[in-house]
Amino acid sequence: MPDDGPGFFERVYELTKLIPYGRVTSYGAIARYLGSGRSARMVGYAMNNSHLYPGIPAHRVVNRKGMLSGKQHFGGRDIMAQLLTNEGIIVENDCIVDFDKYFWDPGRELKPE
DNA sequence: CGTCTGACGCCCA
DNA sequence: CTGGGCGCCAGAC
Repeated sequence: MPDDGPGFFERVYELTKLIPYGRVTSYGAIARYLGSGRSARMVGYAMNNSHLYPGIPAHRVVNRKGMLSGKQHFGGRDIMAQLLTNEGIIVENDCIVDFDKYFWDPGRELKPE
């Protein structure tokens, strides 16, 4: 969008909101789609404020290993794991089983144009 | 303006 | 194979 500059965060939120139900993605994948590739940390940092935005399925975003690295920020309990399980995703030991199977690549599934 | 942090990722020992 | 450290980028203080 030719909008001035919504900010890196909003782009993360927009993309995160596009994650389909029952799918998950990684911080790095989002970062790469935004063009920063190595700023995966920023994605996680943005997620920190995601709680200020509605419709941000942050629980569908995990690290590249499929580990619920941010589950701690969901209230202190396994809320994140339960949310994923509720979507049909198997979570064991704070790790998504068959993560690759549920992986949703924004640059591939959400092809440009 | 300078400094630090941060829900990551990859390289190296 | 496992652990530790550095790098990246943008926002908050």
